[in-house]
Amino acid sequence: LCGRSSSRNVLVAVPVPALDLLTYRVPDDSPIPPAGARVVVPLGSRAVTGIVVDADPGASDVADADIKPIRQLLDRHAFLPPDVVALTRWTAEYYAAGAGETITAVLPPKSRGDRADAHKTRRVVAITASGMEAAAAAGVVTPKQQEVLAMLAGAPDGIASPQLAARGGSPDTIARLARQGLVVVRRERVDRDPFDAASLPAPSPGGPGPARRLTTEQAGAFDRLHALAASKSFQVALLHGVTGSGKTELYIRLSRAVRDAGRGVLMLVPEIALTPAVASLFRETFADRVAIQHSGLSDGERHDQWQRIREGRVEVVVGTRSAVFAPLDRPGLIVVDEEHDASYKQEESPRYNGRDVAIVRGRQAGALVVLGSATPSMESYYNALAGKYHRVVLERRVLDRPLPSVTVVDMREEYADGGPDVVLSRALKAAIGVRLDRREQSLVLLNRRGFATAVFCRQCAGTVDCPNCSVSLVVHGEGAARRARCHYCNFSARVPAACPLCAAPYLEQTGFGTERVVAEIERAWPAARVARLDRDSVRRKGALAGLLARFRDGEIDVLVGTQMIAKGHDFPRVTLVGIVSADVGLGMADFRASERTFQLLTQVAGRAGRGEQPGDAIVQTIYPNHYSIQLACRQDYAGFYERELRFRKAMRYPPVVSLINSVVRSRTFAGAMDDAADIVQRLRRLAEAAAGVAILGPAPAPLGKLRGEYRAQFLVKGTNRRWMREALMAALAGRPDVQRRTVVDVDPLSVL
DNA sequence: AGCACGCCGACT
DNA sequence: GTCGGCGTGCTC
Repeated sequence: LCGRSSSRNVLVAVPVPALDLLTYRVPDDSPIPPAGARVVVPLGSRAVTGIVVDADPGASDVADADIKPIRQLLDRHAFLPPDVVALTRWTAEYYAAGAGETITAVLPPKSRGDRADAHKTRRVVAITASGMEAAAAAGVVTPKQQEVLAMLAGAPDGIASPQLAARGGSPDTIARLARQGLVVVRRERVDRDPFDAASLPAPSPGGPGPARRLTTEQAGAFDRLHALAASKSFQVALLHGVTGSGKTELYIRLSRAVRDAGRGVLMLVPEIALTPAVASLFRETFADRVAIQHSGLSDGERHDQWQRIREGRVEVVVGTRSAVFAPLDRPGLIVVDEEHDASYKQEESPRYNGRDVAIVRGRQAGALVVLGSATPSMESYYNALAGKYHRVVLERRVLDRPLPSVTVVDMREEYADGGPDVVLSRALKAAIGVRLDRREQSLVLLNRRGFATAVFCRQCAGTVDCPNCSVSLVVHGEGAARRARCHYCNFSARVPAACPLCAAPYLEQTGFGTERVVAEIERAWPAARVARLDRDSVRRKGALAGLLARFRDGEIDVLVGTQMIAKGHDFPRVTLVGIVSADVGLGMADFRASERTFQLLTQVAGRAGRGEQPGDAIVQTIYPNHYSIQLACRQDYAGFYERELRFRKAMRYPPVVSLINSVVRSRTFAGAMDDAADIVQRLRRLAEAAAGVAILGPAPAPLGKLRGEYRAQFLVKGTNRRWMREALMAALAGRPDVQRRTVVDVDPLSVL
């Protein structure tokens, strides 16, 4: 106990971004709250609810006189389970994130504040009669306020405040409008059941039959995993199974065994859209003792589910990455399905990887962690070969269905014969035609949204660029509905008739996206039922589930989409997968470009032939000899891993070294570069004493300008991640002004 | 993130 | 003169 001050101070995490742990004093007449308890504390001029993270911290560097007393204790016992508090602290530290933003990511929304009705309402803003008048008149309110009024004028039922905020209606603007009586803010009950029947797809075609027999291979894998789970100690298993090999069935059986041993199960999936299907499979075994957790739930649903978990009323939690923090007692099994998927990485602070946090949680809980994938990440396979993870392999599809046969089409030949505007090769067209005749379904993948990727001037060779970001605008729609949009900041404008740079009227569209592919297919087969699945077409809530259901029910013949069509869904009537451009992504300078391409191609090709009929895949590319395309076509994972590891070793990239990427923002380009250079210089001084550390940069970030701000980046490479992180934090601590404008990404999935 | 403070241009 | 816009800085 020495070193511990037995003062009445505690460390509190408050849900305020950018704030670290704060020290508060417990009033003399109150008991010391345990870690995980909620407390109301003064913060500036307001009061917020925070979580006690350390009930007996060492001496603080804050002067006693500056430490304020806790205003109210909300819990006598931990509200957030202590192991989750510890996991939160690990996450904040490892990913160099603030305690404030990390606790915000972990807590259910609205668990702070008045408990009475907080989780059953949401704020909806609606325009008033005088607001309508102000919207119609000019100059009554500020431009920002006018904008918000215009939005609300078109929505008589009001708009929920998060949606309004997403469209530029800041809480401040709304508050000002409300004070003027131009809008009213009402609280609306939200009381929806996330297991709403409408959101559940038909039972998986794998067949819900209660007595599915395992194949010999599956049975062997199950026995190994079961033995690992039964050891009741921390273990990680990489379940490497080809697409369609029946991994989900193993997860369920394993879960049953773990439940029977009295412990809970965390089941992580990469996408919100996959949770209903997986949850309904688990419900066949676990009935109502299944909870779901993901950010697509309304605040009320999420909070109710969270409470059910915390109260011990569920045995299985199904959810996306944030579910790794679910308050489940004593998890005995944590499954990370499609562990290689980039969705596990949160691309905002805290920039954690749900898969890696899952492993830490497993270690903490003495649980079996199963990482499942047909195309494991380089990291996981590397760890498996190094003996850190058990490797369990499923090489055959259930019912011995063959993997699709893959044809590679060299698009350079197509361009030579058909001109540079060819979108669909002759082979792909013929194959789609055959499927339409046979009333079978086709999936067509193009990992690029929009109609045309750029607008190009034939006179000056300029492109129409975003005014806020260093990218060209993407054309969406055709004819009168044409708009030019930025995919990064959502800027949108009409497509100009003349070049904005040289005024010449010789603009032409170049490049193509999913919208153009749909148009080409509709033109070739006017009677075909074609639909598009990408972020634009499923923006509305429920649209994605609806579209997938229509495809599954056979109401769509050809589904064109981005990588969203590649994930998880099981469509037994698909016998053709077309990949329009396997090269999207390969041209990028990112060190993971080949890995991503290999995974996407393998994954999407595996969507074909999951039913009675065997499947075909057609891959269009201008690099038919590129190793990631060649090896994906042969479904040769081991070959790809070996080839890619040589590259990673030669270039010193993960998994051979660790990486931390830092991006410094500034209003000017020179400012960003100078500030980044200053941090790099401080870092180099620290690194002199350290072996095996390299600092690369600063350099303009690949997206040099984003949302009107310039960005410079630098990379730290090395084998001692802790040292790297601490040195970087020390360097940044010397320039607090720069630190506030710097995003630190530990274990980045992409350095773009 | 809020919420103060402080500075600036547009009006009673 | 003051009102309200918005940029800057701080929160144990």
